Amino acid sequence: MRQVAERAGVSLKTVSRVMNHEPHVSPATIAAVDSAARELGFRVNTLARDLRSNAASSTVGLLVGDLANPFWSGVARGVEREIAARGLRLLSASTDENPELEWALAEDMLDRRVRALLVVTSSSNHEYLLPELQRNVVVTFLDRPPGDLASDTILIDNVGGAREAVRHLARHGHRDIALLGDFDTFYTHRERRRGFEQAMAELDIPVDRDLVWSGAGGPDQSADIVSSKLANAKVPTAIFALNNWITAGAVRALARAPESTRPALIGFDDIEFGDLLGVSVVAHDSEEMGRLGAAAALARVDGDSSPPRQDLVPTRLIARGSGERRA
Amino acid sequence: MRQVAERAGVSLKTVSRVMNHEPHVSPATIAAVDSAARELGFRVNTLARDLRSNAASSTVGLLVGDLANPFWSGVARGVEREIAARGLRLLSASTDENPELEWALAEDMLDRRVRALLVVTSSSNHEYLLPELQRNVVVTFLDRPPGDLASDTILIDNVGGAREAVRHLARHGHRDIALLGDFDTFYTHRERRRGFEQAMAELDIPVDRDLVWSGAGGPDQSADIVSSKLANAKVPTAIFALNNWITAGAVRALARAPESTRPALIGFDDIEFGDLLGVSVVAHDSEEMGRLGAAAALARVDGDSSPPRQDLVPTRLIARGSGERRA
DNA sequence: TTGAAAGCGCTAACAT
DNA sequence: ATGTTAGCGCTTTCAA
Repeated sequence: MRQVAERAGVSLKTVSRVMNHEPHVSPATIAAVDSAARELGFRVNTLARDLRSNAASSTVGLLVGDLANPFWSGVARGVEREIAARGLRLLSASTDENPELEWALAEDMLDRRVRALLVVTSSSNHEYLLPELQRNVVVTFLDRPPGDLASDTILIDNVGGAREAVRHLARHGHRDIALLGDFDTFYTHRERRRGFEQAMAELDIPVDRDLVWSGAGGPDQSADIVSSKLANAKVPTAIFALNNWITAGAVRALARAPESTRPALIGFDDIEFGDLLGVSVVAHDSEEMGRLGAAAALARVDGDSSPPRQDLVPTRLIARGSGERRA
Repeated sequence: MRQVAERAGVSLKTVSRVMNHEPHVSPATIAAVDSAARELGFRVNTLARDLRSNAASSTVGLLVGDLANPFWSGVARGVEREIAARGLRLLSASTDENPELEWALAEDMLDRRVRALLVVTSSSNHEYLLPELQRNVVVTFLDRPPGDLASDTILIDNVGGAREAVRHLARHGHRDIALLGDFDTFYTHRERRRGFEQAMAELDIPVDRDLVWSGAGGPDQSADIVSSKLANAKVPTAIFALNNWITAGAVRALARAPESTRPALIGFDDIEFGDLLGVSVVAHDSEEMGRLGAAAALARVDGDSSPPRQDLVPTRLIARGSGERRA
């Protein structure tokens, strides 16, 4: 910039003004500075700019389990969309669902002075964030609440979505509804199960312990469980699968079962080719989660100091056939 | 940092040494500085550090069409993996396949002094990069070559993958093979078509113009084309679909066709639930593309000044049934 | 082993 | 409309 100033015969500050399109610069000066800049191939240094003006970088940090997972990359895209208009860029990293890595990455992002940090946490310990929060560093949690501190959080409407699924099945005559899930390690899983139980209670259907199928950690386990349960005495007329992987396994197992004995199926999370496969699901928009999270965070950056909020991303039931079979 | 120095009763530089784990600092001093830092909740400022030490930030930029697309988010993940070990973070943005937005975002990333810029370009004009390249700014192209300049490029083995698909079909007795694609606007599309034609020539099968089906811009158009063509006189015994969206549409259309007249199908790009749907594909690893791109870029950062290279991400044919039907 | 001075590239605050 | 001065938080260089 110093070189541009010399070449254009003006002061450093004037070049700065031109680069930032500040008012009160004569057109002639602008032209002179611009051409000098072009000749020298000048490029502002955002690092220096951010350091001087804000002592904060013009980036927003995002920590997810795995950026390659379409759900999380959807969230990333939503964040990107929301922050782009303010000239902020997305700095993202994958935690591998590892609490220690998450911690290290969060520290790194804070060192980088991100304007806001959005976290899909895999940890139950966020003490290290307390000093930062005291200094009004903006931290927003996505998909899972921090548990041990109060901070803005954006969650899927897990309970509501699960209730809707069960009520939908009940409307189609089902009472013997199996809950197909993993073990209750994850927050979202527990919530969806809670929604299932609430809906069953509202419908006055006692939850049959034999129809609570656990241990479906992935598509393969899920398929195995469904196949073996269908060979049993107690066969449900409908299955509610707690996430996309589990649903995929169930679909595979059901495809092998004879049409006549095939239970109805509704899955939480949409799955690709769900329309093609005729799978009814409780869907939700991952980009919406990113957008809401970023919007909440930017509001805090702008000085919003209301009490921490919890926003819900709505779900919507998509009927595609598998959930509308009658009992 | 100044405050830490005062509190620990040492100089600024000593604090800096401790923070960077530089040698030649007495254990006592380290302890004093560390505790002072902890008490004050001190956190290094990576912006300032990068500004002073490198005049370059410790980030790598990535520009893709849409981060929400699983293929691109896979690439992002691969880049992330490759750069993480060096303390570099990923700064990413979506271009919406819009050349002007791509340009603006590239400039922005260069302003941010990314250590390397990885680009999936949608543009045919990269003149604006020339001055940067002259200054040894590292720019690497992914998935599509820049066309108008020489720079490292990582491509899928489009030609090889398409040839493998056609040969696989021929081995199963097929000669009437339809090419199902969009119009030849995209590089990858043209290359895959080239591979198809090469293989057909090698097999001494003349390409039948009536079996070159264009205009499949998305799943719906693809499904429509397949449905209408199957109702025609000239029905192929096999279909080669040029990308995942097109394959998805074809799968949907074929599912509606009577089993007996259903052509074999191989698609380029893997699709989710491909195993479930029994769809044979030419697969490739998006993360591998990101890793290779980042590795090439980092080698340049380290001073590699050999001529620009072009690396290929290998493809592999996954047989799942649809591509193994006999003619 | 430690420190003092200078400066990375830019902008805020106050001139003029 | 333009310029001067100071300094963001850190590291480099040189000295002790």
